[in-house]
Amino acid sequence: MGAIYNNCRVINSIPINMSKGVISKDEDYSQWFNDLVIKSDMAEYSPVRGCMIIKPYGYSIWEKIQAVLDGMFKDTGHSNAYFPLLIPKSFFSKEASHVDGFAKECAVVTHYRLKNDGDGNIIVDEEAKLEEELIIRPTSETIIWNTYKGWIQSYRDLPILVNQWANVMRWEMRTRLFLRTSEFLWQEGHTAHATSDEAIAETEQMLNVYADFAENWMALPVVKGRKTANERFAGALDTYCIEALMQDGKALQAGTSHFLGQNFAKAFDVKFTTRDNKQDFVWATSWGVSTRLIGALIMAHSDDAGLVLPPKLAPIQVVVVPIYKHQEELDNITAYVDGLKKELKAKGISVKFDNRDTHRPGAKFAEYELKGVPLRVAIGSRDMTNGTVELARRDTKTKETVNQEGLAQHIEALLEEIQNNIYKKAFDFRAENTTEVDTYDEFKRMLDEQPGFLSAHWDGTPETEQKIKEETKATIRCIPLDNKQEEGKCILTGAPSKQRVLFARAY
RNA sequence: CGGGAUGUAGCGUAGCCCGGUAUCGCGCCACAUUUGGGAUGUGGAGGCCGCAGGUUCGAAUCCUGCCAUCCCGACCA
Repeated sequence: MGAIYNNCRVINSIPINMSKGVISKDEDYSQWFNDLVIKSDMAEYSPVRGCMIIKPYGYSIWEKIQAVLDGMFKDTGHSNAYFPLLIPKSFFSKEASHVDGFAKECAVVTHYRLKNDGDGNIIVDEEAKLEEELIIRPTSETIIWNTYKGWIQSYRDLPILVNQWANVMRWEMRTRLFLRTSEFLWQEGHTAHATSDEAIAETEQMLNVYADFAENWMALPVVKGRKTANERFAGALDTYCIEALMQDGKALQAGTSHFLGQNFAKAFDVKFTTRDNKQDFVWATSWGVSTRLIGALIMAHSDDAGLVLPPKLAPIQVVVVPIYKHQEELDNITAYVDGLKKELKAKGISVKFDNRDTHRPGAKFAEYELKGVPLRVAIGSRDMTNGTVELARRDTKTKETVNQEGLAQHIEALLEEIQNNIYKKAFDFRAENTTEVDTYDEFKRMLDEQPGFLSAHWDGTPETEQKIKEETKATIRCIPLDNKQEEGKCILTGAPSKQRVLFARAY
């Protein structure tokens, strides 16, 4: 008995928790994140500083994100268009705060030709200098508003509801895979409206779209809020955002929606004739999310064994691994799996049958765990005899043996359960790591001991916010939209405050 | 752009002080045995030792310059 018990223990305690080549997230969270991105085949470094190569597996997640969001944008009346990558330098000087925000991180095109210098070196042809330098877009407000000027004369031309899927470039000092790369992929919506109210409603609508997407597709709970003046987008009157909490207790801004007022309309002289025949400047919004969402997805859910992807965004939802010794066994299994695949596909579930004979089952198990495939089905001869399969969940790392009969329905239900479970786990984590604090000492202590969201009173001044940032590296992530009003005292200055705001150290 | 560090095979490394054409592991290729949690054995391939100079009979090793990358700050979706 003892020997058997022992044996069982050994089998049960085999640590399937760590993946080869991935450091534990408790040991070094940043390194864990980098390891995961590389080992799971999502992306790799490129020869260009700060720019990454998004590999097919990573890109397929982006494609899913794009497809869902694009549908949501269309459902709210938007259309896609495309504007140039290069923006004349002069456009940037038209909106003062906008240029201040981006000037320090722009890549500039100065020439349009290379030549051979005679020694076999390719050099810039100084004779091919551009009259006016071109900026590689860090965002497209300027070129779009320059264009809108030509599209808008009357209130009848409004609203304009346009989105663009594009790449942009911001020459960041320090970069990180998916979270902050020099070039990144995103979507930017740019809308034009006849009234302030309508523009604000649009800004809020798109914030809700983002929050809906984050929570229901990415399984990522987010706080909807507004940025303080310090953190506001360059050129915006009001910036709304969704903020998420990562597993290391740092906050990540997952999306923003800006009410731009008439700033860009004034900068680019975009006027229209109102219903009562008066001239007015157009009201604007812009909103965007980027490939950073993939970084959020990884950091919010994954573990030491690899990625944990929410089923709704997983490129492969179910992987089937055959276990066999002889060709007849594989043929037998394949015949069954072909039927299962058809059933699952009919339900809109993506399946991969990994029948490579170049890798052994254990290697495949590890690979798909690393890649975050939500469900794994393993089938061997034993199962074929018993009419069963082994079903393994990625989120809980549990396995069960189930009947082949009704398997497709079971899988469908399980995927939904996994989606919900991942969300709940993230939600509970955020709840445990969101704390109300009332003194500055407690504030600082929490940042060191249990980092997360800190809900605290603030006197509303940029100076206080700045000082707290300098002393603690924590910033005001947002003023939550559903904030309850209560009397309190600013944690730093003791000045009266009417509501709490959300602080955290952030990415 | 300030502070620190590092560049050796696809990846991770040893060698560097004390000069003599490079170590080990993973991965890769072939064959065999294997296949219910990352297989084993045998054999094999792979290197402008970041780049350019210098010292020396001889440089991965010493000297000079350059380039690149990473980490910590300031900046940031």
